[in-house]
Order: sequence, then structure tokens, then C-alpha cells
Amino acid sequence: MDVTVTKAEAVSPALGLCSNSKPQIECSQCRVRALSLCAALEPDELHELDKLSQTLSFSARQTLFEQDQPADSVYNLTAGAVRLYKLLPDGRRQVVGFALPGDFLGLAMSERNMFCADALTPTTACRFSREAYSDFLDAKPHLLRRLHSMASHELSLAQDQMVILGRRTAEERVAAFLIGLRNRWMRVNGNHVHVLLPMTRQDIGDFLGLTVETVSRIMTRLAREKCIVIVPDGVRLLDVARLERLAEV
Amino acid sequence: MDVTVTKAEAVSPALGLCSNSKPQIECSQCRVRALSLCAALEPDELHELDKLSQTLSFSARQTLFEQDQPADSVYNLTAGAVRLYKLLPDGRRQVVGFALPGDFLGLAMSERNMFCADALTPTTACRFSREAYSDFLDAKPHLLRRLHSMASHELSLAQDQMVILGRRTAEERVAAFLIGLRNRWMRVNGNHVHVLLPMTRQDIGDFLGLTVETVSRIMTRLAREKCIVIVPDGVRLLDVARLERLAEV
DNA sequence: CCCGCCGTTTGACGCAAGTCAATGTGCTTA
DNA sequence: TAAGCACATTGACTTGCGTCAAACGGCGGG
Repeated sequence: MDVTVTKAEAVSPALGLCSNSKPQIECSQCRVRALSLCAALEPDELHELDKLSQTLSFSARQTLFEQDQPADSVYNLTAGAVRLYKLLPDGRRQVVGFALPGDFLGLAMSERNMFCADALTPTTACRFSREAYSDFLDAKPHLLRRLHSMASHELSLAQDQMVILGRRTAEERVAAFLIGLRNRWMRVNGNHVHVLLPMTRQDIGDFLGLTVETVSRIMTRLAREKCIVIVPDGVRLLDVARLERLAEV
Repeated sequence: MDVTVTKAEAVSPALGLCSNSKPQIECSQCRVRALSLCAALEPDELHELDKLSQTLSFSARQTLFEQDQPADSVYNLTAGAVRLYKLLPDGRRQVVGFALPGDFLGLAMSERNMFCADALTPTTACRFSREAYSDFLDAKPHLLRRLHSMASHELSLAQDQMVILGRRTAEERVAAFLIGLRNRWMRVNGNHVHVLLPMTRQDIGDFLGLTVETVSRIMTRLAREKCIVIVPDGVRLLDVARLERLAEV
């Protein structure tokens, strides 16, 4: 699997930290598949890490972990999609990212979860106890390096998102979102134009700092202008060049 | 010096990465002072790190490094203040953070700078070659741990900033900015109510996703409502409780 | 098969913040 | 001391996006 980091991707993937969950099924022959850290590991280390892991499944809407709860686990997503968000006391919500297969939850290795995470679709993830994972890291400095580089990449994406939220118009935000999500799906399923949208318009709005109505209006307009086609559970990109122009850094 | 991380601070401090500069003065008896990483180091390690360092001074407006340039240095700020920002092709600007004394520039240890950095006031910084610093890290895994934990903290602040930019009103943004900056100055000079503002209203606007005029109007309104007093190069906080209520997570 | 629910779309209208423009104010330089 | 400049403030007006409300469409359960 290619995990090389390419330029110009956004839609913040997997970040922060994680934990306490309510799994549905537990698979005994769990594998450390699609693990973004593999690149830094020798086969025997991979085997060792594999023994620490546990495969979990979550149904759509199920919570992986909640903000401010103690983070006793870290996860690696193997299938499905997860939304990561923060809540304000009055109910306003800010989605800080979406996690796709291959993404890592718990990069920060901190004591408490910094946001909520719940499954958008049926999801499977590889779970590690944070303690065991931390011990493993202590023994493998090169793995820590890799973890740090992934966290830095997240930081960079978060800063790009700050530009989007602070200085871009509604249309530019939606375009940047679609292009960013396309680039991330490409690394999962290789498809270049069919962008799956497992999240609702509300989720997209809460990610982009817009309302549902605005997201819907912008998308219909882009469709009317032959820039995209709206299809069941996703979007087909027609005029990628135009979208990239709208989204350009 | 107390470098313990306290809850509820924002106004993203020092992050990302750094490099190629045009120093004015070079001080030979440079010290690794105010270095956020000290906590993780033994005296002999500190001495070793000290020998790798070099003290630089920058005048106000001077550039520390520019976006997309190769990052061959990392810095630790010892005095002054620095603004960190990204530019859009059409000139729109997003300030991603302000660095204060004690802050580290180059947490990401990446190949290229992810933003521009320039001095707001006369500034001194402790410089390390990225290569030498990286080698030092390889030899001291516990230092890498600390670096990673600092980067994670940055990530968390960036996510808080996403909430501010995506879901808060102009007044809430300004309140959150003032409270966040107060908490950061407190760790530098211990002052609880006198908040220095080395940046212009334009910089604050570009950080909060607002225009100069809006920042100015909100601040005069807060002053009229006896919430703050505007003083030369800063602000005195009168009603901290009210500001914290406006800024609450 | 129909009903109710949830997410989406569309329209009419309002407002928070942006834009444009003028004035104020303190610094620096001549 | 005055001129020039950069930053800050204030007012009048505009607008992009939010709000409110209604209708649409697909899906799952009775």
C-alpha cells in the first residue's frame, strides 16, 4: 500500500487521540491491515504489533469514543468512515475531520480524547491499548518518528483548514472539500472522479463552517454548471480543473 | 520556568517548522534559555544541546523564514513575538498563530516551511540546524517523545481554532483571542490582566477570520461596556469572567 | 402498500459582518 | 515644526450567508 504523502490534500483525515468504545463484534483472527505505520516496521515487529491488536466493528452511528473521556485506546481504521467533532455548550458543532480506511486515531497519544468520534457507515478498526502501544513505541524510536511525522502532517492539514474556514467563500470551501476528499479516496480505492460522501450535508456544513442549506445550494449550483453530478451517496466530478482552481491554495 | 501545559489556552503558539533566515546580530555566548524542551533533558544533555545552538536577533518586520522554502533550521524563541501566516494567491492572508518567548518553531521537523514567519517586534531566538537537531533527537528518544507531545498540543490548539473560525461570532472570537493570549503571556511574564498586543488589528483579523474594521468595532464595544480598557500596545482586562463566558469551549 | 421519518432541496427574507470612505492619532523623518 | 506614513477608529451602505419555512424523495416498519 502506498502511504507516501502527496501535496495538496485536505479534509483532515485521522488525527488526535481516542478511546473507550462499545464494540459490537470482536474478530479473533485480527490482522494489522492497512496500518499506516507498516512502512516503518520490520516483518518481526509487525508480527509483534499484530499480537497487541484486536479487531472491532462498529455499526453506523455508533460511538467510538467521546470528547474529554480518558483515552485508553488508539485505533487504525480498516473499513468504513468516521466523523470527528467538537461540541460547544450551546449545541453548535464543529467537525474537525473525517477518518477513512488507513487513517490512525490517537496520533496525539494523550490522556484524554480531544473530540468525539462516531461511525458514519459500518466500520471496522484495529484497536491497541494505549499503554501497550506506548510501551511498543518506547522500544522502537523509528516508529515514534513515523508517528510524529504523521501528527505533523495532521497539523499541516489543520492549518490548511484554518485558511479555508477563515478566508474562503462558501463555493471555495465546498470545492476544496470535494477535491480533498477525492485525493483521500484515491489512496483507498484508486477512483479519480467518483467521490463517495458517507457523511450528510449537515456534517459537511459543520466541517466547512456553513449551514446545510448553503452546502446544498452550492452543490446544486455546481451541478447546474456541469462541474459535478450529484449521485446516490456521492458525487461525480466533471470539471476537476475548475474545482481545483476554486480550491487552489 | 514552568512549562506545564494548562487547560483552555488558545491563540496557537509556536508550531510547524522553519528555516532560512537573514540574521542581524550573532551572539557567540548563546544560551539555550527558555527552551521548552529543557524539562525533558539532563544537565549534560542540555550542555550538549547548548553547543549546537546559536543566538539570532531579528528586528521588527524581519522575516525568519518563508512558506515552501526548504526548512534547514529550527528555532526556540527567547524574546519578542512572531507572526505565522499563510498567503492565498490573490493576497488573502490567514494568520495560523503567534509565537511568544519559550515557543518552538519547527516542531514538525519537515523538509519545507509550511507558512511564513516574521518578527512583530525585535526578537531573539535560539537557532539549531535541523540536521544536527534531528541527529540529537535520534540519540534521545525521550526528547522525541517531548517534541511529539508538543506537536500534539499544537494540533489540539489548531482544532480549537477551527471551532473558533467555523462556529463562533465575531465577539466570541475576539474574547477567545484575548483570553487565550492572556493565558500565554501569563507563562512568560506572570501578568494576569495586562495583555500585550504586539500585532496589529489587521493581524488579529487575519487570525480570527475577520476584517480590521470588525476587530476594531468589537474592541471599542467591549471597552464601552467596561469589559476591557484599550491602552498603548495592549489591553487591560476588567471583566475576565464575562470574556471567559464569551470564549467558553 | 402506505405512512412517517430523516435528509435534501428550494424559496423568501433578515442580519452580522464586509466594503468603502473619511477622519483621527501617534511616529518618524526632514 | 511640519510633512508623511502607518495604524486605528467610525459611519454609511451592501451583501453573502444564515434563518425560517415549506415541499420533496427515498427508505424502513407496520
